[in-house]
Amino acid sequence: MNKPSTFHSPTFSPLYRQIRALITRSLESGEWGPGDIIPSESELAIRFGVSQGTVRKAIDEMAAENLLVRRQGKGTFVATHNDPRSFFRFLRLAANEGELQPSKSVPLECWRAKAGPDVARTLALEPGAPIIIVRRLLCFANEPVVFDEIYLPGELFPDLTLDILKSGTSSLYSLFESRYGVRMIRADERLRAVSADRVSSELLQVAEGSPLLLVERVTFTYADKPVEWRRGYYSTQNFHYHNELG
Amino acid sequence: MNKPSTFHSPTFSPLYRQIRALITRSLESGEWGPGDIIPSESELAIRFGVSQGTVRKAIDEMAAENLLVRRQGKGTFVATHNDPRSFFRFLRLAANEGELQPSKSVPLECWRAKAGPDVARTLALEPGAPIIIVRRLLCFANEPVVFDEIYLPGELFPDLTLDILKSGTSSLYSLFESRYGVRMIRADERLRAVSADRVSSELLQVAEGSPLLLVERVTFTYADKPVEWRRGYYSTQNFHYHNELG
DNA sequence: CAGTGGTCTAGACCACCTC
DNA sequence: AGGTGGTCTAGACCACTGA
Repeated sequence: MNKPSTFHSPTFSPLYRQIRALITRSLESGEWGPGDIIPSESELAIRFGVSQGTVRKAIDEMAAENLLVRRQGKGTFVATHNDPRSFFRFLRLAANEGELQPSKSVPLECWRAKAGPDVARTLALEPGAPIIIVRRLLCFANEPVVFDEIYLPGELFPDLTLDILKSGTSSLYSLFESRYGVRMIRADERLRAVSADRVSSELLQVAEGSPLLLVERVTFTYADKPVEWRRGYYSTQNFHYHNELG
Repeated sequence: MNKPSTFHSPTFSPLYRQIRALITRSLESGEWGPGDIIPSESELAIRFGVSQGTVRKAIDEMAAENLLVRRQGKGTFVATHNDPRSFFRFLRLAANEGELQPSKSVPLECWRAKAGPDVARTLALEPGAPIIIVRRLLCFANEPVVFDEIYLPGELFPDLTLDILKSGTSSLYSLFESRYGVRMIRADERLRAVSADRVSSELLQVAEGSPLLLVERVTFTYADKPVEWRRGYYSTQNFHYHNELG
């Protein structure tokens, strides 16, 4: 383990960040999969030849970014989208009145296409590369609330079909993670207000031209690689997008 | 300083949280004002009778929540809205293309009224309590982008007038902080898409009925006390609301 | 009971800023 | 040179979990 030297170095990074990079590498390589327990802090300290406190600080950072989950008395685990507690990590939706009812994801279409310039740029693909387009509806209490159009790199999801989407019991990201080993780490969203076109208005059962919240999302996996582009049309009569500013 | 006992206690909190509470109290009481430097970690450790590491952990948490700002080699400072770096902490606005131009806040109206039931509930006031209503426009590159209607508890801003708002050189929160000692700590936002009414459409120079992003914000000061209710109408033709999901 | 993460301490040294 | 925050260590003990 390289200890920081007394000389100034433009690539200087503290020891705990080097440890963090090593742990991240083991996550990327699949040595520890989603939901798995990782070795204890003291084991990692021995393995990396540093003190437990240094390992601890690395894990602290990764837990703060939702890459790992600590559970006192049990151990440290790789974060997973299978955990129902993380369902709303990427869905900032709330009901105007009362609690949010359980949701149902209704896949509508799933087909393969070639990337146009926009999709190619957003997903860092060559123009013309194979992509998958998915359309689905999110319902709460049997009321349609979100219409999603999702663009995925074809290579990462080789056999994805509508039937597979329909058979998925939980969230999309949970399916992507367990079936294709693609883990969504963070996302960037851009929100705008738009008028409902014909398709959206019919699916969401609102008048054509009525205002919808458009949420454009780019989702990244490890190493900031974009792996999903999504346009969500939110009907915000009875629901809203909730955001906390710290 | 109460050290945690070996007995189980429902009110148990670790030492560094007690230290954090003490530091917070000094912030609330005004012992250290916005922008001030606070005593060094070792000084605080002596003052509170704990080790430097414990003070450090307390400050770590508060820095993560933007209550304090650390600057290596200089010291630890009380966060302030005067700092231009924190201008976008509560304004998640970005241009669709290119960088965001410098903004201009244009106060339009400012009058006093009595709290209706909605405002009273949101700001935790008695119905009929004195409030202040402010309307203002936010422009970027001389283009109107956001129309805000702001409700404030009258008691906290005794002499606030339109002229004072107009004379404010920087952000509203900066004015509130330096003139009235009211520091905005965190906020809750609810976003919806709505149709532009006559007033909004004229001010934002869009067609009546065109879609606008409605951002409802409740802002809190220390001890989770609500001190601002704001409805912002965002024109999202050339701009968008940007959010990062971790 | 043993093993895990969580807290607290004391001390050393590094990186950065100011005088 | 002297102060600040930032990193790293080693060791002790506490709180929680599960066998």
